[in-house]
Amino acid sequence: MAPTIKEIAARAHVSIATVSRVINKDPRVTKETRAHILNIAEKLEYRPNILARNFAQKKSNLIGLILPEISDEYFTEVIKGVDEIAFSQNLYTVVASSHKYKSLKDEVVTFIRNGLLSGLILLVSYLDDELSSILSKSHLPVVIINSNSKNKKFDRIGIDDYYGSFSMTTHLIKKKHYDFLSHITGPLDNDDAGLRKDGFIDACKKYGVKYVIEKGDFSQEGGFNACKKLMNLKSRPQVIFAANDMMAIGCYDYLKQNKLEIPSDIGVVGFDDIFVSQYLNPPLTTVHVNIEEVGKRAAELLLNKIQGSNNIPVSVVHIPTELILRESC
Amino acid sequence: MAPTIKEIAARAHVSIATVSRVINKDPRVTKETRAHILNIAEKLEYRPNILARNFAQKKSNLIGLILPEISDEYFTEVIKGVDEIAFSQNLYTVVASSHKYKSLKDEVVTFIRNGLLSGLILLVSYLDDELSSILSKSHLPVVIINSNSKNKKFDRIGIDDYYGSFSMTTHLIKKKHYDFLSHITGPLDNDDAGLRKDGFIDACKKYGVKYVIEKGDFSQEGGFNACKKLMNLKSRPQVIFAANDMMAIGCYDYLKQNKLEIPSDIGVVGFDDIFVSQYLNPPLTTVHVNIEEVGKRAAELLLNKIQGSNNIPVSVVHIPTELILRESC
DNA sequence: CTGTTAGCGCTTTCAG
DNA sequence: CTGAAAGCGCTAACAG
Repeated sequence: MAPTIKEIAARAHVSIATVSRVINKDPRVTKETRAHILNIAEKLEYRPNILARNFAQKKSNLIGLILPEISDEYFTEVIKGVDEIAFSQNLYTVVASSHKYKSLKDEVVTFIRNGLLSGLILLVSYLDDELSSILSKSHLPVVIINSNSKNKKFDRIGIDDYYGSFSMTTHLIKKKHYDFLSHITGPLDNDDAGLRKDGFIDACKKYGVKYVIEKGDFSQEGGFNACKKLMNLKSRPQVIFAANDMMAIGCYDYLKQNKLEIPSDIGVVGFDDIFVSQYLNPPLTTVHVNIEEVGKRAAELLLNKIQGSNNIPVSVVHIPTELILRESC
Repeated sequence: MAPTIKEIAARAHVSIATVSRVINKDPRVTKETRAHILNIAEKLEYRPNILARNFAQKKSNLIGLILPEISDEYFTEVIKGVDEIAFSQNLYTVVASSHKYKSLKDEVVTFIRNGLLSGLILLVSYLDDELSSILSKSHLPVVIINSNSKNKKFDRIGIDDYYGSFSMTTHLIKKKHYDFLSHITGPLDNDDAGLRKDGFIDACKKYGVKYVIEKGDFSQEGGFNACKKLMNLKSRPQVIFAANDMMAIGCYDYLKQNKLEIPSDIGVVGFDDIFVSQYLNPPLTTVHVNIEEVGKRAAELLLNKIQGSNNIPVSVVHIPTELILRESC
């Protein structure tokens, strides 16, 4: 049997309270008794029972990370970032991705109600009122990864989608001298997609160039289909700005199938800078997002909330983006 | 305050034991009392306190998934597979990747000793005796993801590296008629790397073709450097079989820099079939491995151990591989 | 079928 | 500075 504080206490001829204090680095113990107890604990290879501790303290050493279905790469980077920060503070990360048989909302509710977690990081494409109210009612520290600035109730970490998209579009117009652009959007209810679209449109309007918008869904297939529609227009745009790289890849697929050359026949650019983008033929010009940083900052924010007093003001972090110029436009 | 079984019991005029039985679907309760209790529980929005339950039962609803540093894509796929199966059984997945300040061994020990987890899935490139004995001493259900068949003590799930490599090499020799091949290995202490190397060598020997081995490390840079050495040989091999796709990408980088054409100047093939491989120029011929399946099977094996009696014989699952023929050789 | 009771291992007042 | 004791919410014998 694994030793308990009771056993340590018996062998050290002290009370369990004192042992507990030593284990928890409570200063109100003399050096001598501390050393003595530590010595015995060491000998017995004592390790606190986390389950008991969590129960007694009514809090766990676990934080939850809930991810909706999302592109694989994004997924990994966020997990890595969160885990790195959490682990360094002796917290463990419980991941859950959305599953067919359970909605995101149910999953969140389950996690909140069962009291397993001490904090929650939630990656959502869109935060509706119901979810928002569920979250505020639970008094669990929560950090949202979402780029919509309307959301003011929670600590939030977002991507600078608007600016990234605006810069890319400006680059296309001012540096590449395109004057008829197109944009393939992400899903309409996705906040990142919305901001990217807005940035594109605003830049086009600012410089008075012609543009066309095609609806996509962030998937490779969606990009393929949108590209097809765009190429079948009576007057074709000169360049396609896909709202993410996966859709840009879909465009590459369609264009290759139809023997259209990038960038001579048409330019293609993306957003995200996923790993594959640099290896495409031609390498994809895109907007880089440091996703691991998103995860790290989210975890940091959460730890502040968990450890700090609970009247810290809501904070918002924006992860900057960066234009990556390659050869696809 | 969240309601407890005590409160439910009081309102229902029954004992807490009866409430507990109802919550745990113990059949020894009459329909009527069951309905009555359920009704009250519902009204109070009762949710069992998992922390208390875990503590009382001395087991948690958590399984651990420990991953060493590894290529991102591999990482994600395994997590997805494990989580999908675990979640369907109401178990949560705690992920931990190796960290600078903590060795894999320390991490495993921490997890085992603190009693947080009910089971552990361990992805290791090489299982040494020390780790092995730590694992057997803990009576925690463990499943290892590792391809070395010498390991007979644990449930294990491995990749059919040897066969995949042997097939690929055979294809290179018999179908593509190369008669001077080269292989860039992974790290020497990695079991998958070892098996891939063995498969390569055995096939070369079987057909009596000339070959050369260069040491790599599974990284893109390692592939680049190994490729360079190979290309500087007085007599150059006709094809490079990199032990994974990342190194094949490193080869692509080197060859492109040196204006060498694939496959006309030299063929390149890989192993893993990561996402990017199909988009390389030219698309990479490689050996496909279904990593998500690895994760799923690992989770299934673990759940069997956790739920089943503990005298289930050790089982070993091999995930098959598949040749993916594209245009790089 | 239902109730009583004794903990699980640890934290945390409250005394001393 | 240290000890005694209560109790976190639930499970699991054991009685009845």
